[in-house]
Amino acid sequence: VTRAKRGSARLAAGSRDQAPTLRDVAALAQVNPSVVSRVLNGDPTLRVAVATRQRVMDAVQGLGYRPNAMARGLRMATTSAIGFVLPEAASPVYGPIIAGAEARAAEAGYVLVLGSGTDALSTEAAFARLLSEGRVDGLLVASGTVEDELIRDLSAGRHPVIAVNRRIRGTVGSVVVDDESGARLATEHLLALGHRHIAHVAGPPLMDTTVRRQNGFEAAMRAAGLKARVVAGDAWDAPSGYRAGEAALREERVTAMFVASVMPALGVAAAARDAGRRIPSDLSLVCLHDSPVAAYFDPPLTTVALPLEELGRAAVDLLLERLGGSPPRDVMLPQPPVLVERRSATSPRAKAP
Amino acid sequence: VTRAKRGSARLAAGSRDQAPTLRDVAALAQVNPSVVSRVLNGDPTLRVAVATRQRVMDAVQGLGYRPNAMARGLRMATTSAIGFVLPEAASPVYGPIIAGAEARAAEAGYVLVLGSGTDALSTEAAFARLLSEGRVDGLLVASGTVEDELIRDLSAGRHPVIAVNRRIRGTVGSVVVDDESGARLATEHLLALGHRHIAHVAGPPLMDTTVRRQNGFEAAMRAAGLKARVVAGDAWDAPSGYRAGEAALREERVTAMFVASVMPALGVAAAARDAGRRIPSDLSLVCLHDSPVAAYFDPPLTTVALPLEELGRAAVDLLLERLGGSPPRDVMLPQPPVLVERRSATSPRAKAP
DNA sequence: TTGTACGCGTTATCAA
DNA sequence: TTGATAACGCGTACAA
Repeated sequence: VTRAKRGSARLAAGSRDQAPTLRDVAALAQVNPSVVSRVLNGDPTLRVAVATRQRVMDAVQGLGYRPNAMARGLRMATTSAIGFVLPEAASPVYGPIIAGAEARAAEAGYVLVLGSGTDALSTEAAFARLLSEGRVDGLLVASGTVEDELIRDLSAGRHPVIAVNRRIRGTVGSVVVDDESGARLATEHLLALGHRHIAHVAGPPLMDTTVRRQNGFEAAMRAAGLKARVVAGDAWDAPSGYRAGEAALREERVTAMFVASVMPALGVAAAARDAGRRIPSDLSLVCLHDSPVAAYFDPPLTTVALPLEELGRAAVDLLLERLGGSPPRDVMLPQPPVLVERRSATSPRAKAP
Repeated sequence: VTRAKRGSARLAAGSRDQAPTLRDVAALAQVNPSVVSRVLNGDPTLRVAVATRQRVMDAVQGLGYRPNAMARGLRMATTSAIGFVLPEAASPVYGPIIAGAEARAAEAGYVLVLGSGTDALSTEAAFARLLSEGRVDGLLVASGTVEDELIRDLSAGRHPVIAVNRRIRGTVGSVVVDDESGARLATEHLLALGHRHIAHVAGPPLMDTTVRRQNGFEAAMRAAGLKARVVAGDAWDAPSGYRAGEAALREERVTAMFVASVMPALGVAAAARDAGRRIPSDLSLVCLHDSPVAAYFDPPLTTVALPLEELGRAAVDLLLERLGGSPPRDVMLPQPPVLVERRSATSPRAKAP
């Protein structure tokens, strides 16, 4: 049961049932464990003989030693893990954000711990576990439905929290893309095509992204001296878009719609279809967020692409910054939204080819 | 929530912004830390006075104590974390699998650590980190591109590994859905509609799911005494489907296609469009994997739904089983594939309404 | 140039 | 009924 016994047994048999530890490496290299540790961590105050260093490195190689994350986490009070809480991983919007965050985290030597939850309750539970059990050094929150209040509370705690794609008043750091400019760009495209009766199928009321996109839409319409018609959705999925699209279509004169996201846009397209309106000849459509789903839709959807992968990367960067001791700040990504012209939006008088 | 209270309650050597520890609870309840631990973990050998137990629980409540995952992990040599390695989180196929796995893991008191990677190299790196650093108790591998050999090696190590949606020869546990029956069901639907010249747009050659789906397709065609035409894709995305669809369309007499997954199906539809073939009047389409994207496509896609969320849950269950000491086994989910009839497949002579 | 000793927060075992 | 103590694997002052 003693340490020595286990160690020698391992050396003798080369048994693999336990991961090699610092002590195993030290024994093999015939040095003290602390030397191994300092060699591995590049301790600058360590003056070690070249031969000794070599023996250590050889032993590390030979045993395939990797420092244990739990032990290190306990000692350093740091986990090298970042929590990411989001409503659903499956969506074409969150996918790129996750990918960007994951990539940046990996570069920085962190792992991403995913905490998703379908309802607000389980999402909240996901928070509690990740943070209070000390499983992560900080948290990225991309869930739009969690109360601002709760996030502020979390942020006031021991670990930094970054709001992803939403702004929160108070001292919580946040990263967003320029939704407002994106919305304006989309609307201006419709205006430039000659549309005058444009409706906006928005997201759920009061959500931050909903508001910012609606602002952009209304600003563009106001600048053109036009009346802005807005129909709120109740979710960010296709069925919600379908319902909102149906409602918006009751307004006879609407010739174009700007939809707040890509999945609702599919719903709007379906609603138009079912109402006997063809796209783009009877109804032009532009939506926010580019994705393969939009590109391969029939007709291919004209969209405004936002830098989502960069959003994920920037969120991790900001969290790392806070972990380094910097005060929270709110950043908006500098990359401008870009219009991706395809075939769902055309001039109101033009008919399909 | 109870920060002020906790701060003042913390008696001895404690910086204020540290999480409360077992010792803090013990001090407040005026018992030994080991008693707190045993009360919390329901040690059956512990006979404790009711009043004492109450004091402990009150202290836990008051301090908002949560056991530290790192310390516990170190002591127990267990992390309550499961790694999930996959190619991309964004796809409509992996989304439900992740959701199912996440839900089941949460139920069992585990957290999911996501390790995704775009190329095989970074995926491999994700393995190495998660496993060898002892960050997870076991691994779920859903990445189709990782070498069987590598997975077998991993599985031979200290932590169990489960292959998700792919079978691997040897002693690795695996969970799959019945892709073959699904493919057969889809093909039989096309046959029942009266199609005789049916092509299969498959996945990348040699991948396990590709083979199983192709088997189902070929079995159905063989049973009908028909020649099976197969065009391999080179990925599971829409562009790959487009290219394969183009190739398949060169065969003039093909009146229907069975596509191995939903994103490639969008590509096939686009290829048909660009070739002047209308769906379903000129070409019927059925694909594997139901998803909102298929439901809201134009035309709505007839699909065969596979129990993907269940796949995620079952994968976690199987891993838990192995963690409990059971030998590896290969399971196929019992839920049968179900045909979701929509409007992309119709009788070859019928024209669009 | 290298070794010693201690503690991070937790649980298991034994002692009282 | 409860308390004391020894690890788990690692990093780091400090001693040699």
